[in-house]
Amino acid sequence: MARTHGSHSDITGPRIRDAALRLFARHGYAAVSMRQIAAEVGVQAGALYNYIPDKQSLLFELMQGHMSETIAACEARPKASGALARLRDFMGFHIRFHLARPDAVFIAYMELRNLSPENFAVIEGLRQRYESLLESILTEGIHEGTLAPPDPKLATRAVIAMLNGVNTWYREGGRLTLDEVEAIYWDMVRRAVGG
Amino acid sequence: MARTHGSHSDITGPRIRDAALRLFARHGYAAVSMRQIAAEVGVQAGALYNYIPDKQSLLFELMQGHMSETIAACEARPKASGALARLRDFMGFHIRFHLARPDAVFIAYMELRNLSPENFAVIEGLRQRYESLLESILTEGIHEGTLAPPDPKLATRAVIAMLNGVNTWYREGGRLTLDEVEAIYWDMVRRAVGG
DNA sequence: GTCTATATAGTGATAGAC
DNA sequence: GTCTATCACTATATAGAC
Repeated sequence: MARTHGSHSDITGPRIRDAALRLFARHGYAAVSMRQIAAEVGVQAGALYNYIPDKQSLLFELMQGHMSETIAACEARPKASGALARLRDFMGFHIRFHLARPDAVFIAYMELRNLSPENFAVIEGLRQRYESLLESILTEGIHEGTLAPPDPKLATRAVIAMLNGVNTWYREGGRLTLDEVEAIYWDMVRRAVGG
Repeated sequence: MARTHGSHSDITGPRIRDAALRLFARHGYAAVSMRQIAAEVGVQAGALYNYIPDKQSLLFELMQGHMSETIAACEARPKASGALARLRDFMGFHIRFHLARPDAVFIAYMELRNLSPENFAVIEGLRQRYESLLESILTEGIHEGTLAPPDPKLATRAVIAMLNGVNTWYREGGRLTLDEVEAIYWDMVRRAVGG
């Protein structure tokens, strides 16, 4: 844990980000000090500044990295044929991808107000880009005649809000398996926006 | 704004809570100092402690007050006959009540982790009590045969998550009136959990 | 690349005058 | 009931030794 003077670690950078991710998620960006992050990594606070220019940049890079990975992973999936199947796939992707990264998801939603205005604009743009991936499935479904949401924009927001909720309560070993949760949500979503 | 020595205000207590509510919502509990709150009210920081024992109690009382008011207002409504009508009424109540208090709603969701363990337990209990008001509508609907959610517990969480989302994007004067938003969400919810 | 030490500023909370 | 002044800490960030 603690590190002696002059000892070198080649992976200090990633370890700083990991520690910050965990601590920011648990206590909040404003409540976490650079000293706490340094202590988790096993260095002194001053050493952090060899890897990051300041605390704000650390938060921004965590959020930007998460949003970019989310978009990239979503776009890298094989594309099913038909909007209904693509909607089903999107739901499964969203639930599982987000459940696997609870800290990053939590930060991306909770710490928006702690971003500088310029950084906020970047993250907000990425969030909208991700939402548009779902919205385009819904509009394709309308054209196909397989989906009929009352309003594609609001349905997009409603579905994402529903799915995000899963992260706040789902725990492995609970009443329902993840497959069951997914099936139940798919049932509700299909009925809500189906044709 | 600034107040001269010895000047007395009979409503300093409520003004402290108003200022704290606004500042906590905008910048986050941990990022707001007692001096900032005092400056908003127009007193010095020391004067705050005539009204609150400490900063944590201030946060707790804001959240407890909001949750209690929400539950009381929800229970005070006239009870429509039939689960379908009661579900429709609940949705309208939730959307409008929450849109009218964006700061309190924001704090109630974002600052849970800044509560002491004992305070957290109280707020979490109130949150569950509010959710149970919706869940009992769904289970009543199942017995009536008018509603058929795939799972009442998950449907409760899904509907509340959907509705809470409205607070994050709805702005008066936007593309849709509040009546239209309500109608669209009602359409989706009725299809998702209807019989 | 990490250390120690420090500059500069701010924190929550309290004491005692008025 | 509010003020001023203060205590004891803590904060981010930087400088310079090694």
